[in-house]
Amino acid sequence: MVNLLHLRTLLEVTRLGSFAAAAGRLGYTASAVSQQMAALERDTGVELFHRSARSVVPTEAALTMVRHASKVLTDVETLLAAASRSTDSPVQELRLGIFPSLATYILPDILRNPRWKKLGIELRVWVAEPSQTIQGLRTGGELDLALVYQVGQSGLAWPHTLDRQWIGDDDFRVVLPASWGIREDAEMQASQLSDMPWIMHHPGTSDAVVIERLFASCNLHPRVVAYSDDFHASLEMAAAGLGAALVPELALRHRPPGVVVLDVPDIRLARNVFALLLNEKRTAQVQLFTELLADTLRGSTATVRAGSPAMMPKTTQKSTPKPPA
Amino acid sequence: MVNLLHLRTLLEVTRLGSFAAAAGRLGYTASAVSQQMAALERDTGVELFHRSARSVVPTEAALTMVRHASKVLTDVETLLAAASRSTDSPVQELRLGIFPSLATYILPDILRNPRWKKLGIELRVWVAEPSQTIQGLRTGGELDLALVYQVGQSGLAWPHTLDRQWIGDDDFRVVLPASWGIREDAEMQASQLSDMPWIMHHPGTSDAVVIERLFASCNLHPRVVAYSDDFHASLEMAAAGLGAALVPELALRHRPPGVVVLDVPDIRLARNVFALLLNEKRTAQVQLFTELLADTLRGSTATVRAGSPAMMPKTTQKSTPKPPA
DNA sequence: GGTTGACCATCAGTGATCCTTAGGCTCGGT
DNA sequence: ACCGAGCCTAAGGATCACTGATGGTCAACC
Repeated sequence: MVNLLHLRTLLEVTRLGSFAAAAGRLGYTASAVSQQMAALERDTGVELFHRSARSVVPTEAALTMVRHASKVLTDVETLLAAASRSTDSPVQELRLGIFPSLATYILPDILRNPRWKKLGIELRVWVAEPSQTIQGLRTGGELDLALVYQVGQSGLAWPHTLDRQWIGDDDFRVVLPASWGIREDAEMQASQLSDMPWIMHHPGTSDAVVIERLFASCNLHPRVVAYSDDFHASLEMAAAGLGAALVPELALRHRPPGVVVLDVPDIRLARNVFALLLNEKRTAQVQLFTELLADTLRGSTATVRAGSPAMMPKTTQKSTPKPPA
Repeated sequence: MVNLLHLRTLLEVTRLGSFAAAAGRLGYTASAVSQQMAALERDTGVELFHRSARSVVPTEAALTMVRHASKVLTDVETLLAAASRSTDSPVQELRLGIFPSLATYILPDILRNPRWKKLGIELRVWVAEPSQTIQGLRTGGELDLALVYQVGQSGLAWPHTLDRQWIGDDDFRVVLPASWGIREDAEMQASQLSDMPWIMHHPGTSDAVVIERLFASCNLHPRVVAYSDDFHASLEMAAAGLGAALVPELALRHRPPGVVVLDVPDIRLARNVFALLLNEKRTAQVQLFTELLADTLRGSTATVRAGSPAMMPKTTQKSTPKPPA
């Protein structure tokens, strides 16, 4: 019998055009995806990809299978929804750890969504940085689900008893003071930003390490005028003309007057947002919640984003294996 | 993620009303079914059954899940069909072992079915008794798929590398010479058949053993007038007035004049028809073939059958674990 | 033309999964 | 009161599925 996980992976592979990319999205290694697709071909007796050393091309059969598979998967969704609705649901309590930007700009949208009310989940929210919320997940801890982000391969570690699920990406943008007189739609090269003053993360934080590496790879050695881990503060300082800052799109939902937001192709970086959850809490309701979350985040950033698919810079583009022990 | 096998099991359980019965159908033990349903409840976070010591009652949620699940499963069916159709299918050869009644009365119907032509399977057929076709399945043998039957727990053994799949039941009926003057719709008790002459299987065959046990459990000690393992011969002899016989419904598709077919509640026995197939041959096309087979058999016997669900007599109702080593 | 980097396949190892077996429990039937 | 049908759980073993390492191929770039 076919495996639904294989079908989901198939969808992601054909959408992204590569095993490795799909693996990154789904929280697998590329090897796992390769094996899953091989298994799917074996189970169905259909050749799904023409493989070459550098890429895979879905066959005609794969594309028709994709169409059916997405129908099957949405049917399973509605099955879960219908089943959990038809039971006199005992209002599961969910203790959620969440980092500030998500709590500020996404969570309220979720709570307003009619889909939310049908879930019958009673939320307990704890807003904190990922490193802290992960602590709360340790077995017997005070959390069931933690929404965390990771920039690049930064040393975020979690127990491998947790299930990781990709929620979305939150791209960093370059924010300049409007007073510098640079147009919003200007085509900017990294080199042109070389001598500007920058507002940076506190040195030593894992984000700072990744950003420094990114800057170094562009031969950019910024002059630092401020250290701030709080994006609201960074934004306001930028608006006041202090310096440039790298701010994730989510935080730009509240955009003070006096700033210009640029898209600098050389400086592409994203916070990868994940849900970590205790295995025993992985019920259908929680599953539906994380999907609602992913949809909301996608819908939210889609309105802001230029349109091109979010790619991480080269240094962080490796597939992301599950637990850094 | 939900498991499709669990959904299929759920369907069977609600259809039959019992874990044990579903286990028998699906080729599992009752324990396996219990664990599968527990897993399904865990995965979906929905209580599916009210359990008591002697039975399970599906909840409301289970019933709605059943409705969705059957849709999902048929969607998967069409997915497989569509995918294998859209490929330029290289006409898989299937070497099929099949026992006589099935080859006589069911296989022709399949070959005439439009669904058959779409499968793109090239058949090689070998008609023989189960004990022989199973030999042909031994690894490196000359068969890919064997359709076999088993009466009760009779000592049919197959290598456990084979996949077993339940195809359907073929109920035995009591056949009497019309010359005995008994009406077709007569309500018959086993005791009334006690002193009649019977046409029986050759002693020593596994079928004979089961039938003797069944008769013994009804306190029936038949006088044997003929030994025959060939149902056509038995039928013709019965038509000629020689004696009563126990004949499976399939063989009754060719019903000679001069016989009366009875339904005797005490003497309920069925040949359980299974497909055994080499694991590596379990492609989607073969899967679809066995399903076509099951449908054809079901449709065929449904026209004959009285309507009540086919139950095996008590001595043979145990769940059937997979490999008798 | 060699080097580098991206990507896929394969293999060995390991942890998780899933089934069988065995045993225990609770009911209804005799 | 006993037996048996049917459910559950625990333990053990086979199989599955993922990770991590290795190797191969191709494109791009000096």
